[in-house]
Amino acid sequence: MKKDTEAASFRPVKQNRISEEVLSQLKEAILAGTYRPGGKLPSERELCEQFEVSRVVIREAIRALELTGFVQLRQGPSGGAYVQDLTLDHLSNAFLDLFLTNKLSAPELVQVRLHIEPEVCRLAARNIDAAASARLEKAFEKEHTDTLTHEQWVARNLEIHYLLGGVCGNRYYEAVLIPLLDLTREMVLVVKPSHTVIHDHLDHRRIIDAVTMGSDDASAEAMREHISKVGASLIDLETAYREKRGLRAEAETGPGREGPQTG
Amino acid sequence: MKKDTEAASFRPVKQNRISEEVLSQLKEAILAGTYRPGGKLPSERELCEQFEVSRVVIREAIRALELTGFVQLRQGPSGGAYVQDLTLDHLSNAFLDLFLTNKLSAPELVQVRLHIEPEVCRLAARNIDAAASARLEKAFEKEHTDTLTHEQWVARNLEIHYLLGGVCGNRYYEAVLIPLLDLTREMVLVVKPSHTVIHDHLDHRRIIDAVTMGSDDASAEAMREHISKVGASLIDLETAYREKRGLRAEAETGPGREGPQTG
DNA sequence: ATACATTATATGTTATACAAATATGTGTCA
DNA sequence: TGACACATATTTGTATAACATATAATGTAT
Repeated sequence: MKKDTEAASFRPVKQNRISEEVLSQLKEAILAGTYRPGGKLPSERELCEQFEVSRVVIREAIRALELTGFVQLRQGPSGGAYVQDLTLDHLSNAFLDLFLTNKLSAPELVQVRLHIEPEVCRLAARNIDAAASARLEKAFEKEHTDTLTHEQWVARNLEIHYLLGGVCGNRYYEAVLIPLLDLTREMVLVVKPSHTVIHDHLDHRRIIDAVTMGSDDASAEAMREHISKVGASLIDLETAYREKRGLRAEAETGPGREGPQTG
Repeated sequence: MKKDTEAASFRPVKQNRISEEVLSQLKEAILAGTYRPGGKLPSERELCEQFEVSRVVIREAIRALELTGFVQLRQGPSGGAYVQDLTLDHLSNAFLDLFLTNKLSAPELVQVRLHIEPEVCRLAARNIDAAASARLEKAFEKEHTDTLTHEQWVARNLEIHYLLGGVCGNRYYEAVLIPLLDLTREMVLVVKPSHTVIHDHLDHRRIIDAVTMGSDDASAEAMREHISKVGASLIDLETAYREKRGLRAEAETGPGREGPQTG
């Protein structure tokens, strides 16, 4: 959203940093397929010569590519900036940051989960096949296995939800869902509420059955009820979480505000 | 999602980069409220002394903070790393990257818009007040004003959608919606289809009326029909867009795949 | 008072050197 | 032959010092 000034169609001429220019060119090269996932960029020294800039600038650009998930850096001979396939997981950090700075709240998360996940589940039911069904079943079995750590327990009990995100066949949904689940996991992980509070295995059983049978309405409804139960507990965790993390107590406008000023 | 190895609860001991450690500490300080939005971090030189590391390391950490939206860098006296409030807009770049690398497709976008926006609209109807209503009305009037540039035209015709995202009162929805709209805008901006293809002012009129009246069901339905119409055109833009941008033609698994390997 | 040059202070960039990680080859020993 | 230790070369990671550039604040002349 830009300022909607009435006059003059000139563009601001802001002097870009050199590293931005380099970053832009490197990124364009990756997008164009000059460098593909699995391959690697030229070494920093080579890039220095090609761009005719200092190594600091090159490094800054490459670091930016690393932070956005385009490359992975490795040291040593046959090291370098290896081009990677972007993954949906990278988004979670951004959402976590928003949550930590009180730009998102638990009730908002739950409200969205309550609306998204049933739909994801519905699509999953329409899209299910034998292999996916087997993965769900396997994950469900693991839920009952003894777990060594709390972390493991949490991970296993959310696995079904992650899997459904993949099965639904819409990667935008998955991209939206993963941060939701990661945030949920983060809260449960830090607060460590008693296990029984959060979870009811029968819910998962019912969901998997409905999805596997391909009955979309039933799947959506099963998920809706599940989130509906779990949601309340999740909301309760928020204050405990923020305290444990020692975040600054915020006087935010909160979820009831009226959106950004746009003119 | 981590690997679920059965044995050994040891943690990988990966030697973190110094800049990561610095980044982590600076970020924690911001989250804790030591440095607040509007204020600024110590100068690079000062941080060098405090952390007892070189300026290169400090810069890398600060640049990372800049890229994630935590600070804004300014030059000159009274320059420095000014702490900023995180905004939801930062996410759009990440989603755009995913789209450019064929990790997201137009049909997926549309499918999500078709599900999300009616719900956003419903919540907006429940949450509407005089001020918000006025903003919507003002934006609608501007749609009919003569526009100088194509860019301006596109921006004005999407403004309603952005505004509703703010009005709905759930920032997670807004965070999900903004990238959707930005992607839509990007495609229309690059391909420059004839104006009439994309838009029908009557739809917007109907939406605003319903929202202003506070009738949630009607709002949702109006929006659903609107997206339903526009969606088809949007999907048609995708190939033209990717060609114009000169992106590498991809042999991706596509939206019909079965999610990432997790088992 | 206004316009303009000066200055001080921050980031932005360059150059060079060295530290640390690590694949690859080399040699030694069984 | 095979396995293991070891040197080696290559690439990123970090340190240091210097200079370039942007810019708020200050001073100066008209």
